This record gives sequence, C-alpha cells and structure tokens, in this order.
Amino acid sequence: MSVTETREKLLSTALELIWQSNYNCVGVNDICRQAGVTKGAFYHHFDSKASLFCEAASYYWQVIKTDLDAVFSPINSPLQQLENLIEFVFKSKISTRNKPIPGCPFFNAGAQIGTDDEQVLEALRSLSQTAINYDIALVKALASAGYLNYKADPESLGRMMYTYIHGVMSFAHLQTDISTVRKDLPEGLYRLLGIKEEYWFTESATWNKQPLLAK
Amino acid sequence: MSVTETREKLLSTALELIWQSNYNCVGVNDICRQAGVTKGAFYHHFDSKASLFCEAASYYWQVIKTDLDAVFSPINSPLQQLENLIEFVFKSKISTRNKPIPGCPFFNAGAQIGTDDEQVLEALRSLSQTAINYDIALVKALASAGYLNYKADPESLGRMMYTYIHGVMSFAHLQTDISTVRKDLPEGLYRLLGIKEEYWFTESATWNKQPLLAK
DNA sequence: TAGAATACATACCGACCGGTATGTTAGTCA
DNA sequence: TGACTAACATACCGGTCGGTATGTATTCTA
Repeated sequence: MSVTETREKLLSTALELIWQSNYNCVGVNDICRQAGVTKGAFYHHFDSKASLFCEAASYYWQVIKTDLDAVFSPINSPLQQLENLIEFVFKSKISTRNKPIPGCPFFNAGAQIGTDDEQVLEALRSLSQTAINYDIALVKALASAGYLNYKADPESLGRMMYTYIHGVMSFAHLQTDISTVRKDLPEGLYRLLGIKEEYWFTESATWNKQPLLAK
Repeated sequence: MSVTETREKLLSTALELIWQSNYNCVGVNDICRQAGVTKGAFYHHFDSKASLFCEAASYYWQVIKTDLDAVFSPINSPLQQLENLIEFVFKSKISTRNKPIPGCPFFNAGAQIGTDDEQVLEALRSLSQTAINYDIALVKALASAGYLNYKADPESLGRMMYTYIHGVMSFAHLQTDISTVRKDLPEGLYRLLGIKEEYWFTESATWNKQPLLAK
C-alpha cells in the first residue's frame, strides 16, 4: 500500500465505522483492524484519535460537497433544489439496506464528545456552519422567487432547516423506522420554510444519484 | 442512609452526571463516587449500568411529568400552552448558569447507545413517545381553536414538534450559544405548526417556575 | 434467641482503552 | 556505498471500564 493509500484507507475506514456506530464506541484498534493497518501506522499518520476525527470530518465534507453542489445546482429551480435536498438526506442518511439507521455521525458526535475535546467541537461547528450556508442560499432563492408565505430572515431560517433535518434523522435513528420520516421530513420543511401550500409535493427531485458516501 | 435513600441517591446522581456529560462518558465508578456509595451497593440495587439508565429514565420522567402537566394545564389557552412549552424547554434544557448546554440527555443517549443495548433503546422510545403525546394533544387543541393555517395530521405534527425541539437543543449543545436559539425555538414552532402569523409572539407564558430537574 | 435474609463494603477480575517506545524495512540522496 | 529518514510493525504501558466474588454488619422473622 502506498503512503496516501494507507492514509486514505484509515480515513475512510474511520468514517465507515463511526457512521455505523459512533465516535465513542469506535476505538483506534477497531479502525486499524478494519483498515488492515497496524497501530504504528495509525500513529505515524495521525497525532491522536481526536485529530483523526477532525481530518475525517473535512475528508467527509470534501466528499459530500460534490453531492451537495449537484443537489443545489443553479440549473434546478429553488423548489427542485428543496426536493433534491430532501431526496439527498433520505438517500444518504436514512434509507439503508442494513437495519440500523445511522443518522449523521457528525451531528451525533456533537452530543457525545466530552467538553474537553475542544478541537473536535470546533471541527464540528465549522462543518455545521458550512452546511447551513447551503440552506441559507436556498432560503434566499425561495424567497426571491416568491414561494414563501412569511417574510424570513434567511440566516435564522437556514439554521432552522438544519436543526430540523438533524432532529428528524436522530429520531429515525432511535426509532429504526423510516415510514414516518418519509412524510415528516418534506412536510416539516415546507412548514418551516413557509412554502405556499399550493407548491407542496408538486415538484419532484431532479437529483437521484446514489450518494457517494452511502454504504 | 436508608434503603430507598441509597437507591434514589444513585438514580438522581446518575441523572445529574449523565445530564452534565453523557451516557458513555459517565462510568459506574463516577456515579458511585459522586453518590458516596460503594460499587457493591450499586450492584446490589441495579443489575447493570444499562438497567440503571432505564430506571433513571422513568425516574426522570416521573419528575418532569409534574412540570409538563403544569405547562399543559387546561386552565391555559392552547396558545399559552405553546408559550409555556417553549419557556419550559428553554429553562430546563438550554439556559444554564454553567457554560456547557446540556441539551436532553435522553435524546442524546439515543445517538450514543450501541445497537446492542436493546433495553435502553426501548426505554428511550417509550419516553419519546410519551413526550410526543403531549405535543399531539396540543396540536389538536390549537387546531380546534382555529389557530392553525393548514389542516394538520396531529400525530405527524406532534412528531415534527418533538424532532425540531430536540434538533434545536442538540444544536445549542454544540454551539454553546443560546442567543440564536432564543429566537429559532419559538419561530420554528410557529412555522412548523402553521400558527397564523397574527398570533406570533402575542401570548406570553403563564408558566415560569424553576423546573424541578434543572441544576 | 437462633438463623436467615437484606444491605451493603472491600478487593479484585479480565478486557479494553488511547498512546508510546523501540525495532525493522525500504527508499532517498550525497 | 553509506548515512539518513520516512513508513511502518511489534510489543507493551498505565489506566479505566463494567462486573463479580466474598466478607460483614444490620434487621427481620420464626
């Protein structure tokens, strides 16, 4: 295995395992065993488990950014972008062949990290803010296209979208049942955004690839 | 210490520690030390850490039920009940003297427990469903009183409220900043519920006790 | 009042944790 | 060719984890 191969193998394996489980439960030993790499190699490439997580976070983001850019591509109307987002969340975070619904491992991690792991928290904050920025842009587009009932503060509304989506995912993770989510996710977003009711469930997603990071 | 005293001391201490941190990070040793009880006593009263958590969950619920019944008391109008709920969430889960925002330890736990801890998951599911039932009742009351814009499925909408509230709390936990939450929490609920805009921020909470379980 | 059950206290277990010290190999470059 | 270093591999560290085996007071009961 080449140098960069080993590194990326560790990153992707860490993501995979954390995704299936969570940050606390996944140990360095597990990651190494699964990646077919020894602990010496691990600590040659990474300072600590926490710093691996931070690098994995940006690695993760780098991967799904491709998806998100397609989801929010300007060739789609704002309403289509919204439907794409819903489809993306559903496909990448909720719907799985395997039983347990992973949710978002990075959002989950926020609830798990001890307050002492400041570098991990900071990485998570930056990740969430970048994600929210996508939502904010969508809110602005929807507003200026006249789809919204109430006048909105895009920043606040973008945050609301983000928190709602992750709330739904966490709930799905706990319930291990996706049937309610299939309905609650879009309708909740319509309601939050204040999409005029005549537009509910009218547009369908133009994006329906298999997400890059869905196992 | 009497028998029930020891037991309750362990339960309340476990709640307190899990609240400040989380299920994974809090060890049996920590709980015993903080409670001033030995490990022998612990395992005399509880089968395992998981079963302690389950009992703590129902103990927790038993305590906040008093608060919730006051929040949703029928002497309050539906709109007042909603404001009470917002105030309750804010007071008990978000606003704290100490720096880190705890969020809801039981919701957090849902993202932490390994999928093998089925008994813990079941306790959490039951807890969340009971909480959602309060929300469902509120939705029905709001709907029949004519406060809502769209016609709603109360069950679905109650779930949406629940997931949104917990999403907001988890986000606050990560950001350790409550200023945005103070605005996002009520407005998001208005939007989700479809409260007619003329009623936004009009009613004020009739409930403003100190929650029983806020440290 | 003897004995049995309750309510602990103490000491300890093996497994596992993140991390490190040290050895080995392969490639780089002067 | 020889010194140097990057890229590992191996073995091991102290600490902590959830859990247990066993001893000992105290209280209840026959």
